[in-house]
Amino acid sequence: MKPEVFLMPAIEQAIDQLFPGVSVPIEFQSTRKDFEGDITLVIFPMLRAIKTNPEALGRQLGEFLTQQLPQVSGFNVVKGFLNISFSDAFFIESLKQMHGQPDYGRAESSGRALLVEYSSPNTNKPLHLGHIRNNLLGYSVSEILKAAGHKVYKTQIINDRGIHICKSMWAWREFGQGQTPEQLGIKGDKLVGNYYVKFDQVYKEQQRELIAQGLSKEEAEAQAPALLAAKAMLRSWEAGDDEVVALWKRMNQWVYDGFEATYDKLGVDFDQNYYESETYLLGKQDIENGLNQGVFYRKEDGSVWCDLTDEGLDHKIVLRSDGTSVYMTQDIGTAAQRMADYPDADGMIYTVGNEQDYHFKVLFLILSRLGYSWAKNLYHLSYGMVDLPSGKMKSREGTVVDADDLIEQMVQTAQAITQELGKIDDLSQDQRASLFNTIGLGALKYYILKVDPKKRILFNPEESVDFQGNTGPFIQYAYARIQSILRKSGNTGPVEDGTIQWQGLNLEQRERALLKTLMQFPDKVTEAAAAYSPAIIANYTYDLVKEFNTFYQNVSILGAKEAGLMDFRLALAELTGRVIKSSCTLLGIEVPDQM
RNA sequence: GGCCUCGUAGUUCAAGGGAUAGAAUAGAAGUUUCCUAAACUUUAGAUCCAGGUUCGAGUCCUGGCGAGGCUACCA
Repeated sequence: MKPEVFLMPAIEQAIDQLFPGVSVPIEFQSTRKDFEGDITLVIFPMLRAIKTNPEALGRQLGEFLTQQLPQVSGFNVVKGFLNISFSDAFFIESLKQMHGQPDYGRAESSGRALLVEYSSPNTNKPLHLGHIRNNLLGYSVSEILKAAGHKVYKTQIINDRGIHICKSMWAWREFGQGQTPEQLGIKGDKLVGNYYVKFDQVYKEQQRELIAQGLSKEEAEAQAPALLAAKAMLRSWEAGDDEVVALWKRMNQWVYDGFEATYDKLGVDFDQNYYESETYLLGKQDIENGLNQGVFYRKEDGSVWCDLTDEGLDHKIVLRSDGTSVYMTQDIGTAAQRMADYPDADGMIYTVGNEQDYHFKVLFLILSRLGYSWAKNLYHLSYGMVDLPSGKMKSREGTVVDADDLIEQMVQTAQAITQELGKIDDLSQDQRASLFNTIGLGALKYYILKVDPKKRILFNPEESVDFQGNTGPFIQYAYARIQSILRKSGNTGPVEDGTIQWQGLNLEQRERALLKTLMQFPDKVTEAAAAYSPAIIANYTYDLVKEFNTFYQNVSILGAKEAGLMDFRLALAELTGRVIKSSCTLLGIEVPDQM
């Protein structure tokens, strides 16, 4: 049981006895390391309601709690802080309770369902480092929301139509000599990406020629034959031209196969895919309805706008003068479509980079004005860019870090470092390959998820593979050591409740510290779900592992002499392992039994 | 120009308005008869600047400075 649960009413009771009729804010925080105590009540905020000396009030409350509550073993007051200590019996009882819950840290069902959108790639190029951050965040937040009790549907919208894919299509048809990914032995998304680059090279070359002939930069950009050809292709596609549509389907399928392989490797998945080619016409009815409701207005040229100046924003176009959709139109329609497809869901999380902050602000506002009840439950999970030491990634300049290459590099580094340590010589080839994969990906995922989503990350591919300190492998290693303890104890499964001697033990500081950290886990899950932030789970997990390491290094587990103590410590270690595994699951990180 | 985000040890990250701003790395010094030393223990080092609100500010407000993003009848 959380200490707040029994402290809260007792404090209220004490205040009521000492100062009848007065209600005060009750604020807890965990006790800082250098002070004695397990939880701290902050007295300062109470002084607004009660004019008194904070130290005196602290002492009065401390004495009351020590007398009334068996769980409270003592207290001390430092300035306006009441540090409360708990009894060993309380900690032992807490371990017993946590240990008895197989799903410790997972909340009861909330009855709510949510949609989480992430990834949403374009089909003209392979996934890169930016997508990795997006995918890891979206997947992890989905897992965290599930643990907080919600039902989650993971979706992505695949941007499979438009000028970008036509550029790749045109370039492949011109220069590809009909060669397929199979014939070339490369992934389909790579092949299509290569022809996107090829297009750009040809396009640039043509611009140079036109400029040499005396055209302006703007004219050259608009008139280069490659661009005209790609635009013509887009028109043919929209007209349903059989040949173009067939080529589009064929090349998109290559890309989907490539994406699937990358998603598999990353360990992410989706419950449903949406395709822009099927949704890009949605939203027009909403615009019509909005016009009738007065949410939008029509300009003289026929274009439709939304006036957001009363919200401190500007006017936003939602329909062009020729009646065609813009991005916003599609997003309005797609949101409504998805909520209709999942009637049990009442909200949606969009995992999209922060360069679209403004877009989503506007989108949510418009949806709310259109009267959708779920519009208040929309959240833009906005994340910062991933920068390289060399600067920003630019796909056209070839400075992107390819997702597959990066994963491969991480796994190879994991292999090199692990083999050097030589602890896994008794594993089979397959087991080793799987282990290198687990460690390499664990390093990558943790490195990215431990950072607050909204902050930008400076990603140095060479230095990122660090297996020491605040890293994924550090956490995985701690888990592996715990499994080793359980194996050596002859007890590979959960420690049986019946064998544990729960009474009459004197706990060491390190055991109490570890238990306190373990008790925080359910709160951290709730907190992370409310903030949509895997970083909270990552940093908690790291704290837990550090706490375990000091415990492990300084307290004998298998060699414990006192009656029942070994079983108690085994149960503590086993629970720690379980919580580490649960947290890692929330982050999408696997933990190995041995490494 | 307008709007939005971010500025914390050399570096990468923490800190629900609360105590002496935590870690990790890199640097210096230690610990393997013992459950995995990818560990542990010591040590040194930081809130961009100037005001304000508060009993109390890295956190909130105002103004600078610096970095990035948005500001398309592109998606």
